[in-house]
Amino acid sequence: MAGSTTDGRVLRGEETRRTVLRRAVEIASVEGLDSLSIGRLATDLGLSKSGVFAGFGSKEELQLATIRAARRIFADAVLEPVVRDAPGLGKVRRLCDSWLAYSRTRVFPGGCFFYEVTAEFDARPGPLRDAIAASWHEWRATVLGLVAEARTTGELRAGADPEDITFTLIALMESANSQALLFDDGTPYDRAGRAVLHRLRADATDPDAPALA
Amino acid sequence: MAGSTTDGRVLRGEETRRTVLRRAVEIASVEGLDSLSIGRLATDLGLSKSGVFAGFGSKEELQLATIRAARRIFADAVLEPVVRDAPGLGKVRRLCDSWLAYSRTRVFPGGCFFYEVTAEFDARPGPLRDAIAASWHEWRATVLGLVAEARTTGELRAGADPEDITFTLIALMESANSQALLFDDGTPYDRAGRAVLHRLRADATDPDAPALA
DNA sequence: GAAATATTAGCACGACCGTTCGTGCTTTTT
DNA sequence: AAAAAGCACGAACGGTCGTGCTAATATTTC
Repeated sequence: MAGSTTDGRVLRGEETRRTVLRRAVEIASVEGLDSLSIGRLATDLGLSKSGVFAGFGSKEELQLATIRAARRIFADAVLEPVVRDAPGLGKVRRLCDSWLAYSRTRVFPGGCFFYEVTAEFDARPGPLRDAIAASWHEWRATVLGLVAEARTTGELRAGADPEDITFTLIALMESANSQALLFDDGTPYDRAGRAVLHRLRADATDPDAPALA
Repeated sequence: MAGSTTDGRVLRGEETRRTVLRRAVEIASVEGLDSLSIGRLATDLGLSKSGVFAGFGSKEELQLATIRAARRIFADAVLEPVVRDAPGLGKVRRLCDSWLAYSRTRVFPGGCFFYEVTAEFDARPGPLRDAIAASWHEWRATVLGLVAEARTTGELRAGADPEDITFTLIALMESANSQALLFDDGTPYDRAGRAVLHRLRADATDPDAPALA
């Protein structure tokens, strides 16, 4: 009987943890994980500093939890809309479109959360970099899986390298995010969309396939 | 008469300013411009905090001076080796190679300085973002100029869009920098090099030109 | 009801931040 | 030789940071 029933105390704790993390991903996507401050979160949310601190135990744990929260939000926004699509180049293309929409509609107010924190920690070893690298690895594997799937369906030319294609697609998306933010201008998203199609067509067995129209 | 002779006082001041900035670009390329702290610079260099502060007047001015110093280093490392080359697609390709070498050899210890600070400030309006955006604008115009040159020499196909090509090339380079740093692995540079050639060949009038071998 | 447990609040700490001020030292100008 | 200019110094300011400690407040279990 113990434990199975909902405990209102821990339930309340998890609720405030969620509240804190919701604000934390917003701040971190704009100013980075280093700019996350426990005192500021507490002030913003009307909580006490020690209360926020107690919910995570340390600043680093708060930062790690923020990364985990961002992963969930990312998966919901980018992956979920396309996971049930039929495999092939069309699915790859729709995934890229989904990603560009995720950046353009500012699911995170600072654009792509992972672009921000990667630049922040890619040259600083430690648990945060490891967590970010793991997130990237998973995302890259997802894209690569879809591209490889398109090869098994015969839509990719013989010489096409799925890894190089994956690298290129991710580069185009990430760069669109960066330029659009920096110049406060949406045209990089259009350029990225065209460049994605350009690359997929170049490596497709049928460049005029309707999925690439 | 006044002013024309060398003033040993201001000369010494400029020397320490250079010393400070040399260290500042290193720190900022790894940890960002926000992590630049006057006290830390002073300790690292054996100077007094107030001395470092006096040399720049404010932290923001120090950050702006750091960006200017990084621009000079970037131009020396990336542009200078190719500026005197003959125009054409080969020059575009060599510029990309020069950039990849600039990242791979860690001219800045944290990889591309501008990748780091762009992610840090692209969603935060202010003088720093403006200075970074101006740097980007200049760099993009440089690449675009070279690509456009390749069109006047007849090396680019009729339908090729120099702006889209420029966007793609920069995306590939920047992404190679990011991935190589995050995973401590050089293969992204190889992927980027291949992808650059892939795109240039796709838009070249002669994909088998020796410059693209 | 009382006891046990988990979340939150209040407060103080040492460290570092950017900045200001007054002062000494060296070099240029008169 | 005297005066002015410019750089670097040490000390101190108010403020924010992360992090402990203790008390108060809910909620559950007996």
